Amino acid sequence: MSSIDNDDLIDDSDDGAGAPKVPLSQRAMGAALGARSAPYMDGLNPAQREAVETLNGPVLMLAGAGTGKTKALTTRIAHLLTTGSARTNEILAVTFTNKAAREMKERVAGLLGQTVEGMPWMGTFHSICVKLLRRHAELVGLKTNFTILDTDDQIRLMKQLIAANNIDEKRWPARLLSGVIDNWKNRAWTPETLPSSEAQAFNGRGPELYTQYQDRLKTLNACDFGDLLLHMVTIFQQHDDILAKYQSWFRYILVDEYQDTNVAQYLWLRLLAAGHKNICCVGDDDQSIYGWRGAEVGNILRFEKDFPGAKVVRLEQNYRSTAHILAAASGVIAGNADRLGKELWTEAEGGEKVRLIGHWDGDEEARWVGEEIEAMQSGTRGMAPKSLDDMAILVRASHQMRAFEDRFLTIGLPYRVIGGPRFYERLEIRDAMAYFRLAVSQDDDLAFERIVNTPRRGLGDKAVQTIQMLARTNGVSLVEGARIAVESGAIKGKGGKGLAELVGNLDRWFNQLRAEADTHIEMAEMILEESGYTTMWLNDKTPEAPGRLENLKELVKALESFENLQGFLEHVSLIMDNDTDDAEEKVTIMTLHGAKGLEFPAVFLPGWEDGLFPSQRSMDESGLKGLEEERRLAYVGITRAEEVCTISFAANRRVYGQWQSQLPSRFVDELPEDHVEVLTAPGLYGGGYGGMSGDFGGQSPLEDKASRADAYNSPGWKRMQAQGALRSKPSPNEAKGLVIDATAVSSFTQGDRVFHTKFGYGTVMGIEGDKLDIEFDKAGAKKVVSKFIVPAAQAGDVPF
DNA sequence: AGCCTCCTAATTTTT
DNA sequence: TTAGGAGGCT
Repeated sequence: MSSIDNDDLIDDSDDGAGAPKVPLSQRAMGAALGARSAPYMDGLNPAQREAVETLNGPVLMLAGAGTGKTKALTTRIAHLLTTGSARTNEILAVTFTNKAAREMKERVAGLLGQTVEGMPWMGTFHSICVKLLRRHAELVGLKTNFTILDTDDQIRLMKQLIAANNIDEKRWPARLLSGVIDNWKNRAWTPETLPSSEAQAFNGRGPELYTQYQDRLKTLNACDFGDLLLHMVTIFQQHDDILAKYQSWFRYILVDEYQDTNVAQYLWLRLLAAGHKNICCVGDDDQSIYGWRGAEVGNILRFEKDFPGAKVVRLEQNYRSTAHILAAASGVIAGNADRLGKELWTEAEGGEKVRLIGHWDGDEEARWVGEEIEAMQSGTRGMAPKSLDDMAILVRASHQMRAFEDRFLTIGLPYRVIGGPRFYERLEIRDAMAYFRLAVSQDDDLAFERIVNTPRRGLGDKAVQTIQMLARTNGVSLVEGARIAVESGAIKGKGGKGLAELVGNLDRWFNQLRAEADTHIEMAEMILEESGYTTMWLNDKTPEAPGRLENLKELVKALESFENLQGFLEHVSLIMDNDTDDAEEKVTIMTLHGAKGLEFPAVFLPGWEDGLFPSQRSMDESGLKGLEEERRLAYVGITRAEEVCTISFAANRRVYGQWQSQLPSRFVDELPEDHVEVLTAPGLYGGGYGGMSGDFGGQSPLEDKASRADAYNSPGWKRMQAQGALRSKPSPNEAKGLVIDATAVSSFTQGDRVFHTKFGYGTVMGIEGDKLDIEFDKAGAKKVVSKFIVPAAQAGDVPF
């Protein structure tokens, strides 16, 4: 059972792609000596080149934000292949996200000028582990066709366990248990190796529940995400022969985002690399923001100790942001101890300072950001007009998005929210998937429980309990239990009829699927139809129903790229993509976490207030470590910006319905003064609001002046005012000559045909000062400053 | 079985 | 404030 032949490793049925017909290495061997001049090396800076060319031995590539780490990583792979150091299927390249893996594949292909079909071991930790685990499943008590549970299934299982153990779910919720167990798995602790220090977890019941949970998974022939890694680590640790085989097979190992690895992933990598130690880890300790999920910054900090003699290459030249933005980011991150230390620099000159602005409350902040975005879009800010696609609002917590959504809805500014529930996490998708899972395997008890009464079949708690009892006493699956219930007439009336129909359907689907697996798309549609699931949503009058039906259609469409249902189900649990690339230009709203790895010309960072960012909870729970992670989050946020970075905070914010006065974030204080421009909001520094307290009436966020005064007396606030006071009264934009001279206003009149570089041709509908209301032929109605408008005739337009 | 009302908790979420 | 879950009522 532990014999693996190499064909096994070359095979890549999971990816639908076999080993390349002609290994790249053979083709390219001759290029080894000439690698220095290989075209794919063009444009690498010395550090990148070093990271690419140091093929053997451990390498730590410390790649700061925007320093071209993907370029270095992919070029390194191209180099490995071209020099004949490894064949495509001998390189293990691990990422965290499918997106990153895809991008890497594409770019390697691009570098080599051909598609790289044969890189079966380039993928996420999880997808690679699934592949491995399917080969060795029996070693951890699973069958090779085990299913992968998602979080929802996990929680439902835990709920059952908690109830079975007579634990008060109110005081000890399933989510908590799930978190505890996840944590243990992240640290590679099995029920057997769980240290005694954890004995008190979950009211002292944690360890036993962990054991029960794992047993339950085994009987279900299932595992959760954490198990994928954990099982492989266990297998590697207990079976030297298997480990040895993979150690020699994977001749080179590359790891992306190494700072985000948890203990299990770290052990997995260390085991695999122990032989040749040809491991190249890429990461940035300053961008470690997933500690709460088990990531250990320590892994990257310790690399040189783990791999003595490791070559450390620092990528510090930044190709993304202006010098001011980099300096601001550096200034903030300097507050962290225990860094490996990097200093980003750029050849780029000029650029705006990071802009800082305070607001009265969250609504005003949203209003201001909206106006600012419109100004940038039309070019009013004195820069070239920007597309909405080039702007992003990055928030600490998703509830902050709402204020912006509300505001943008009001002013009709198109936006796109990234995050939220993923496609495969939606209720209707999970339900449909449960039907598919049952059609493939009737042993899937969790799937059965999920859909047994969806749509309603008159099967309530009591009926389900009967089925469960029958299944347990006969030692069979729930579907079998249901069959017994039907045959014995244990469930009567409407429910009995409904159950009989369901069982009959399941059998029919199962048989038909076996007979004609290739008609899986029609089958899927049929299953949803015959089960009554589609009808259920058709009859549903709630506003979500049409969207859900739409999603179901999407799901069926997604089947097209798979050969059968089985294959689809195997992959889908690992693919949580939902890239919706709509054509319309939109502002992006997302969390800071979600923005890692992305970049935007203009970035807004609102809500920089102590308690919100850095988050109070983070600091309460993890103390200094938590604060440092928040600071790295700030660093990530600032370094997303290419040209303009705007940080803002509000003096008052509604928190859980209660108005609270907020202090500017301590990170505001940490921004280096020389690289920050304080924008004076008219309402705050001009004293506008101060004299109008009465106007707030009952609406006033703060009723008494004393507490408001407190808000203005915080260290951060004082510092703000001090900075503001250093500036002479004219607004910063005026000082820079960016304000448009109103006297220069145009000679346009209503009805004129005009041209705008971004929006194209249009007709002037109205005039307000220096702003023109223009109805653009393509872009619709826009307010644009006349400075950016030329008469259409000059641009060669043919008037109608 | 399904609706309604009360209670409680409330970050971040690559797979 | 609000959303989701649990428990009670019809």
